[in-house]
Amino acid sequence: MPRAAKHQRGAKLRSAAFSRIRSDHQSELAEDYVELIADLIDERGEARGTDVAMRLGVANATVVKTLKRLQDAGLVTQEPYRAIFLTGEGWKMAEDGRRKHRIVEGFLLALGVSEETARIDSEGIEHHVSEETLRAMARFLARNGR
Amino acid sequence: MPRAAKHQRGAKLRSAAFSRIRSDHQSELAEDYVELIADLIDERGEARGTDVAMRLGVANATVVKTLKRLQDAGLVTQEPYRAIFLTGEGWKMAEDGRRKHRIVEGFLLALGVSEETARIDSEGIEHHVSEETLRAMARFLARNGR
DNA sequence: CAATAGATTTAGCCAATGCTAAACTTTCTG
DNA sequence: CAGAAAGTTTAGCATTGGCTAAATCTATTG
Ligand SMILES: [Mn+2]
Ligand SMILES: [Mn+2]
Ligand SMILES: [Mn+2]
Ligand SMILES: [Mn+2]
Repeated sequence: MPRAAKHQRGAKLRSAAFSRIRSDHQSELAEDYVELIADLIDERGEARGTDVAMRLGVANATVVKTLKRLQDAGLVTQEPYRAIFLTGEGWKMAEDGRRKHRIVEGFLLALGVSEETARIDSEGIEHHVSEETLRAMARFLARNGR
Repeated sequence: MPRAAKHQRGAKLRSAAFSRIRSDHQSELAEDYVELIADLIDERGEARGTDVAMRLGVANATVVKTLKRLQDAGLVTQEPYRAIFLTGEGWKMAEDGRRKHRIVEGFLLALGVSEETARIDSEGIEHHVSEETLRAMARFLARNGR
């Protein structure tokens, strides 16, 4: 039996976690964009590309390019030099992002970390928690949250 | 006062979380590679590119290219057609990754999620937890762990 | 010890996500 | 309402991290 085949089976199982990470990373940016656009619309009535760029801390040109992809993906609509709107699917993704974000951030606070850490860490963690873990966090939160 | 300047200050603060994510993502792949290489060396005496590729679930050629970057970054050493070695810095990063991974995975288990979910979710979460959150998880683990 | 099977690297492609500088459009103002 | 200021997009570049197919090296074995 060839050397490389020897451990193929065990490896196949283990690689599932890394596949998940790669897939999470693909949706991650889209989720943060739509959630941020939803926040801007709610807070200020409209979302401009510049505001998105400022809140994300990236260049304007980067946002323009990313929004084009999100438009192709059916998440946002926009016309040149105008504000950005979310499609139905975009709002759905934004709401789901907010839900996860709220649970993760509240959970971290209930666990005893500072507000700033909860805010920062939850921005990354939210994209890598399964529904099962979210349920466990919500359960903990119901018992120990404020 | 120009429109875009109006909210610049608030945005600056908020963008810190997204900067952290972008920086986390840059180190993420390197961390998983060195941790995996360390595991292979410990389990099997040596780490071959092929084994790394199989465990990650990516093509061989991808691993070759990434290892070149890790070599430039001073994390691994290798010669063509030979096994991969970690530098001192590589081992340090691997050990630190293992430490975080252990805490996060143990924590998820203590929180009540299944072994498979803990294994999969921790692979992504480990890269986005601050030291403060790790301490909080370790504290919880000390009280509620198995 | 030569042929071949297996392992590894190279070459060349692609998409995503970042940047700066230049061009263009919109908005404000005298 | 013309010119300037502000806002936005385009153009062009770089890096990362994927892939497949072809080339090359190593190891086995008859
Ligand atoms: Mn979010
Ligand atoms: Mn986020
Ligand atoms: Mn790890
Ligand atoms: Mn990982």
